[in-house]
Amino acid sequence: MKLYKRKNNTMQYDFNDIEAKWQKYWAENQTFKASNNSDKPKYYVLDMFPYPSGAGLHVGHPLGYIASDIYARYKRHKGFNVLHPQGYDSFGLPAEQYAIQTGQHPAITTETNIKTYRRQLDQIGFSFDWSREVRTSNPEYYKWTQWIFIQLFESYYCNNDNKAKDIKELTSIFSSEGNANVNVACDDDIEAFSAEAWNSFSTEKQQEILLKYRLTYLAETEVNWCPVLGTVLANDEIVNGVSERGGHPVVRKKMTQWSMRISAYAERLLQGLEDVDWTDSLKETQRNWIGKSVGATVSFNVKDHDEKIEVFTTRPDTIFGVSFMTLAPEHELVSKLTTADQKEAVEAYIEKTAKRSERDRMADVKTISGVFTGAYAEHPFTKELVQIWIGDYVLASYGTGAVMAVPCGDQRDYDFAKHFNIEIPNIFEGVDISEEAFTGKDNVKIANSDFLNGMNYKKASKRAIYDLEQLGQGEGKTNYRLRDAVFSRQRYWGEPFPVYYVNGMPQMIDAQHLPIQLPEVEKYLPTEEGEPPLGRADVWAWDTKNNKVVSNDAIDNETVFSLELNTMPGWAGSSWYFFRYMEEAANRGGVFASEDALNYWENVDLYIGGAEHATGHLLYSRFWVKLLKDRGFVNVEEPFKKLINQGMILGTSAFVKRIGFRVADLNLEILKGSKEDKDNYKSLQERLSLIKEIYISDDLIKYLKKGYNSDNESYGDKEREHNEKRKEILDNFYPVIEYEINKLNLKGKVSVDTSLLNFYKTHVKVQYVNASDELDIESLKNDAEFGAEYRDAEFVLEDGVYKVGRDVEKMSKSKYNVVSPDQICIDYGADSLRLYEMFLGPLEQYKPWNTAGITGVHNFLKKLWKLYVDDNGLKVNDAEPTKDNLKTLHKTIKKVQEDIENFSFNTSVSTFMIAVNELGAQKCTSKEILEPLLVLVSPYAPHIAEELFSKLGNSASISTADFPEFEASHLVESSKNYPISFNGKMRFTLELPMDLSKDEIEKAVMAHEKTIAQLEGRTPKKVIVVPGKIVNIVG
RNA sequence: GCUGAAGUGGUGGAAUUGGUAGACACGUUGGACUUAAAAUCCAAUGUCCAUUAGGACGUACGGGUUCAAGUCCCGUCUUCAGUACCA
Repeated sequence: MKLYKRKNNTMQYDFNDIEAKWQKYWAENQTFKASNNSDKPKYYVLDMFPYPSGAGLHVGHPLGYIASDIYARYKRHKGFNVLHPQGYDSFGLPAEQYAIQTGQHPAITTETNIKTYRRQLDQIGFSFDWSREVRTSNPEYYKWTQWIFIQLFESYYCNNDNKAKDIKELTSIFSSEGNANVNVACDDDIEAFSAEAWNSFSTEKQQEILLKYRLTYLAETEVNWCPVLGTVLANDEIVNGVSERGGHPVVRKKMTQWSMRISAYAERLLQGLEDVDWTDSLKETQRNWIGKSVGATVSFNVKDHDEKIEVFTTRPDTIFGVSFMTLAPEHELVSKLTTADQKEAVEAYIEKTAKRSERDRMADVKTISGVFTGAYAEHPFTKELVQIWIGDYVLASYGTGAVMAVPCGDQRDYDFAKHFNIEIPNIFEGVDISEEAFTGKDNVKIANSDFLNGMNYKKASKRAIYDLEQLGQGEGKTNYRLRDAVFSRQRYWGEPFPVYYVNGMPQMIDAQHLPIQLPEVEKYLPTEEGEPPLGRADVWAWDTKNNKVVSNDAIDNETVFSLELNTMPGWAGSSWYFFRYMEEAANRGGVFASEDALNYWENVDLYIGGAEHATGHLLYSRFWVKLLKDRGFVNVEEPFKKLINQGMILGTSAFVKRIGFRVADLNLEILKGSKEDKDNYKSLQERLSLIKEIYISDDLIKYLKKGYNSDNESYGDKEREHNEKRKEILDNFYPVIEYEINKLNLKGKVSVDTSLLNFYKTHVKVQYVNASDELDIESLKNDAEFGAEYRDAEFVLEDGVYKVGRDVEKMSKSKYNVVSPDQICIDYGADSLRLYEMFLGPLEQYKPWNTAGITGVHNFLKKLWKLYVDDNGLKVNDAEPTKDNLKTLHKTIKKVQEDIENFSFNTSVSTFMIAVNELGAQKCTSKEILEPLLVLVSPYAPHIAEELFSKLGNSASISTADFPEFEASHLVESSKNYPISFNGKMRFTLELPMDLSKDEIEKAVMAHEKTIAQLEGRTPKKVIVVPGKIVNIVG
């Protein structure tokens, strides 16, 4: 029976009620709806939109959203028209995998998941303009993704003007002058044709040629095929040779696929990085990914063959150092050049390397291998013959798949030459190459190189290229590592291509007939013939007469044709969504965003999201924006002006440690026995170690891991204590083991050797562990999912509690360390969650989630509340603020403003705490102070700020209030508490008026009794006085 | 290997241009209030020595510059992230 029931006092800080009230108010009043017409300056704050997964939000997700929300709210207070939208990247693999397992349509699971996300986002109080929500899986949205795809198809890239243009311009050039003089981005295998030839080609032939020029094209390419996922993956979707999602193996496979000619934009993507305000590390990652290298192509004639070997080199200055050539084993000339003598060896080598996966090749860089082909190439200048080798250190996928080996200047060539005893000519003046290659290019002169002798790198390179050009055997060239991006996915849950096929040639469906909607299929798996899931659709053909999707039965290849079976990758919809938000939902029908909207919002001013998108989303978006700009649809060159990567919040996993014991006596005998005996022993041991679960509290484990020998010299009190504790613990569970052994009737045959204890770690759900790492054993045993495993277990406690082991890992369902924001919002409120996530530390940093400190920020909010309200109601009045009140307020204004502008949100929270502590101590009740304080707090803790703001008599939302103006005059001090140092060590402080001159300060300090005591009669050599800062006495 | 970031109490972290290292908070300890608990409030809390006064040490490690270094310079170590035979 409760003796005392707390009075339901409206003067309490009842955060649940307050937060629900204001969330409702914001929604009903559309408080955060952005306008496309405003006199205010615009500001666009964007979060990377989430993929709505089935697991819902965990506390790591909102970190970036809270930061961007604080910034958006701050900008509103500062008089900006703020666009702060949110939406869902709702196409993707997990929903489809779930569909495969359950048969549930991905659209349904996605819808359910979005509902959960929305509820969770709403309860945190974000100031999103939900009226502009987008979902990439919505046909009204992907209509425009398809439309952009068509624009890419209808474009080529002109290298002269450095921009994409309408493909029609190219065809008109072809029909008037052929392709001899065009300087455009295209495939490598282009054949020259004249205008007459072009005009005489069949339509199919023309289309086939044009595919080699279009910015999205269909081509047979070597792709990364993931058999488990049943789809191809882009380079950025592969991490360490396995798929990013799921970690499945990936193999190389030739397939006809849509590709994006992003390589055409390599230089502009690189240059554009100069104009954006991103972190250096992110820019560096993109630069590496683009991988620009400047050099030359050189073509080597082959002895007794018409073939030439093309190589790319960044060091044309070292051309006289070439002593052999190496081709990738996959190089197309290998089979043609190999002599009969070497045929067997070469084929064996190719077979061997083909077996090695890409991953093995990457992992094993040390082993040098290769085979001589028997063929010779001719040096372009000396005409000397050099051997042609093949070796797997040369990659088929980079450059031309062949290198001119300069062993004196390249370590790999050097190692190869040493290994196979190939000559290593030295072409560097005064450099010793007996131990290793000289890979630098600065401060060295070229020698033994005919006309290049005595030149430095820069000069020699230029000259070598010039002479190669004279010979017609080379030219200057810039190479990029950036590959064209594969755009087809063999999946169901993605955007369908607006493409049908006539005589094997892809045709675009006219934009007016979009969207081409995803068809229904009975299963979400590939077909038996290995076609993508869309191959299962019955209604998936294009009727060119009626311009609609019709049944496959109608395909006659006259007017009805088959549609593309692949779908677009996850990054298609996310590459342009930031433009869609610019347009109000009501006006989105006829355009992806109207010209007015695009011109008004321009680009994203602040973008916050995870660093894992550095080479995927952030590169592809930039590419599409440049294309849209070139084709005149948008006016910006870069989508994201400023970008911040928030760090990840990691989970603190909890482990219980189980003891396993080995059977010692049996061990020795059995190990001498037959294989069968050994197997029996093994299974017996496994059984034994499982007969009884014994879990040891974490701090006790150290006693079990080691015992001390009392005969040892170093044996002392510490060791004795350790051993006693050890015995105590062992005694605790030893009888249990004995009992189990008895039960198995093994007594006498086995004994348990405690020196052979093993410990097994098992994750337990973090919700059963409190802040002091103590496990709630009862709840664990009653867990619906895993309780049974622990029901009969023994728990060895210390001081009455079981302590778990802890480890910081990525938050994930499989590690049972996921913490949902829901419970925190219920227990402490959204404002506490928001403040706490910011209080954890700098935004960019990775940090483990630990709720231990949340009471700190929650107490702060309660203190804040009490500053305005006590048991008798509102206590704020019109009292004249004191000097101290004003000082506290204005130093807070200054600091908070600086912090927000520097994205240093953690320090603002401390600043608020200090302000509230000070104002509390000052017993401040002045509205003149307390009202502006609420505006400062409101971006961080908007609900409590709204509630108190309305209590102060305001009828409008606090989000419409102006940010308080900082006035420096309130911070002017009349005196300073000077730290007085002796030889740099602070000994005492001394309060002195601010307006004293240097000399007066020195005089005052030297006269002070503590100074005299410190000096003990010595005369100082020097006295440093920095007015307003410090005094240092030397000597 | 290369590139980038970081290393500060028991913990998260603060320290703006070199100028009182450890703000703010958590935790811990002690106290007040209470029959009791919760809540709240107050005090102490880098380490070591000292009864006190006070002193020594202290920002990964070793040097250096300076009146003064967590901050600048040189070298080393460790951790994390990215990248990897890129010719």
